[in-house]
Amino acid sequence: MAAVKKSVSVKDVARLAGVSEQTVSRTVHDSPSVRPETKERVRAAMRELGYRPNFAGRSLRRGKFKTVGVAMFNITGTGNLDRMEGFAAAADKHGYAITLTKVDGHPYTLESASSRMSALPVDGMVVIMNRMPADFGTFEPLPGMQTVLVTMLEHPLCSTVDNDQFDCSRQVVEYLMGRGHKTVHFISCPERSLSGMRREEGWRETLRAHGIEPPQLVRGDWTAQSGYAAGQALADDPTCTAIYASNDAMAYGCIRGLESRGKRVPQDVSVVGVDDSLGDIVPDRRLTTVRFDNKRVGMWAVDKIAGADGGASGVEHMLIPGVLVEGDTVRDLR
Amino acid sequence: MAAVKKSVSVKDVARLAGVSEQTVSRTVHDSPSVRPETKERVRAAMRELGYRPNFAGRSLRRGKFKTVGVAMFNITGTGNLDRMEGFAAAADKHGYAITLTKVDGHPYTLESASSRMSALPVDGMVVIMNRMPADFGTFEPLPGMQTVLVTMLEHPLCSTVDNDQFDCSRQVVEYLMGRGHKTVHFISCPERSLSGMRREEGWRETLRAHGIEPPQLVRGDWTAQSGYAAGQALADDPTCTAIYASNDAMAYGCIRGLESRGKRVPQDVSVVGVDDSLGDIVPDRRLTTVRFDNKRVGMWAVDKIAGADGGASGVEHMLIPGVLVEGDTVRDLR
DNA sequence: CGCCCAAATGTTAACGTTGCCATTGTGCAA
DNA sequence: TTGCACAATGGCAACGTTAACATTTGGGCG
Repeated sequence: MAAVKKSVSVKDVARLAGVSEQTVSRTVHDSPSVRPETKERVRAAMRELGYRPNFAGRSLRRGKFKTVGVAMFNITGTGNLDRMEGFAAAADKHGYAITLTKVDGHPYTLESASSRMSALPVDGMVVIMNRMPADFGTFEPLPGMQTVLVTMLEHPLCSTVDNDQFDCSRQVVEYLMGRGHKTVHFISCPERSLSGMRREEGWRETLRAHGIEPPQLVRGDWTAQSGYAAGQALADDPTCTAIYASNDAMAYGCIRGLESRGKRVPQDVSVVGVDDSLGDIVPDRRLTTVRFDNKRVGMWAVDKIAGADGGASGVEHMLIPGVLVEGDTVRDLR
Repeated sequence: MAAVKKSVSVKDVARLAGVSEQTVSRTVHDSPSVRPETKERVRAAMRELGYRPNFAGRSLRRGKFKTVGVAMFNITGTGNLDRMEGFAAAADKHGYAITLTKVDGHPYTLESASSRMSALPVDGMVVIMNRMPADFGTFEPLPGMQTVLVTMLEHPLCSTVDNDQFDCSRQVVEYLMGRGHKTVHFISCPERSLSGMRREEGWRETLRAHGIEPPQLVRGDWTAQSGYAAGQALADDPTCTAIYASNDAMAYGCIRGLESRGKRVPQDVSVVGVDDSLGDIVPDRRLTTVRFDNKRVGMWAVDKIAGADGGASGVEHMLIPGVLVEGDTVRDLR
């Protein structure tokens, strides 16, 4: 076997190019105070030896890692892929990398995510909150570790960012009422979902703002089956001309449930979902739904950390509105 | 504002605990050659100062980062979330972290992914290949950087792992023929998809192994719409009692297309998909499909790198079979 | 011709950690 | 009592990089 190749350092390059280590370093950073011909000689040496700057040495010297940590309690979850796309895009823009960590939620605390991250080479961290951590109120970010939470709740010490669930419901209700519907029925989600409850509030309060008492909601569990049952239940309600479901799976289930009772969508009943998750899966329908920009949520989080870099930037709270996408499941009654 | 807190180093802890830096280090690593009471004193000092071992110093000293890099050309893609779950789980198991990088595919080469990674604090890398990189044949992994490719193709210098697409088709065809179907029709995907083409081969060759000439396939484009069209087209073919679609969206589209022509599923025609991606979206059907274990794929890749640790482990190629999940869209003709 | 300035390059030290080897202390056998 | 093994701890150096400062060189100008 050939000689075991130790990693190539500036020293090796310097020796080969016949310059000092500092000149090599300056060349790496393309400093203007190195003569072009010297630079070229150094670059040639780097190429010949296959020099790669050592991350550890550099970070040790600089005290910065140019890396943002992302802590997730659950990796699988609606929109996480888009959020990651956003993390990666924003990191790329700033010359940062992303370090991903799964935190097992026992206990489900910000503290456990934080201490997990503290051992990693990161300058700041993003925590994706799926539900309410036990220490949400009391948590303090590690000193020097800028922390951004992906949640709709506001935190006194950490910046937060998420989709605007309240506004989502407002948009849907306004949209339906703008098309002549007198009220909007709602298929909710389990009560433990933060974002789901916020959607429910938005629905309720927007109706009330129109002087309408919200009808009895039908509680679902995110699945199409529960939407199906809800659709069947609502099919017999003559006041029900418009249904807003907490996600697309329930919306689609609801449509099928309505159809199973002889109701046509949108002729008899209009249905709107949330998430734009059906995509190409349903062939004969284009569901009217709300599309969230999770990529933008991810970008915002990483921008906040990488963009601040040295300068400590203040705590901010950001809610990013979704966009209502018109399909063919809503009838205009006007 | 309070004094700006420099990071706490072993030196600070050593001073406070009245021991040497080395003893602190030994305490961190729980070496047996430190007296329990000394350890406790050191630990108390660490707690008081909030000491966190510095990653850069440690990595510099050790020459290892305990981190695996994951390079993706496209982050959004079927199964990526599950794969990441696998990456994270395996990394966790070995005490490793995951560093995620999006490589913009211009050019779409392994070399560009590799050089991107070389600047990052990683000991090895995983590349998720979506299509054929231009330099697949000639690529050489960076020295000292164990490289695993997520692809079904074999590579002479890099280990590879992916779902077994051929076996997937074999399972489906065997399953349908085992239930008395005389042949299996196929809805394919666009020709540029590696995995899709492999599914097609599996379908074709398994039929031939049964002495059956594969019928004309219907080319789809992954969308339910194309499945719908395919279903309508196949509805008039009297020899068609079983259809195998390259993904679930097309399978579901196909079912709706068949129904639109008065065919019932599964009474008249059986339909099988691939991917188990419909999940809870379709309320009144449980599609028979093949579920891939993408988490296991991700775990295998990271295990290969983190598990080898020091010892160079050889190049391996792994194909992980999927599992056929029975739903209610297949009729037993026997 | 000497002086000063600027450009180009070199030298040193430090970032935090830990492997190696040296030193000190303690108990036990010869 | 001496010698020796072993347990516990300390000192030192090095990992690769780069900021800060030091030095050299060459050129312009009085």
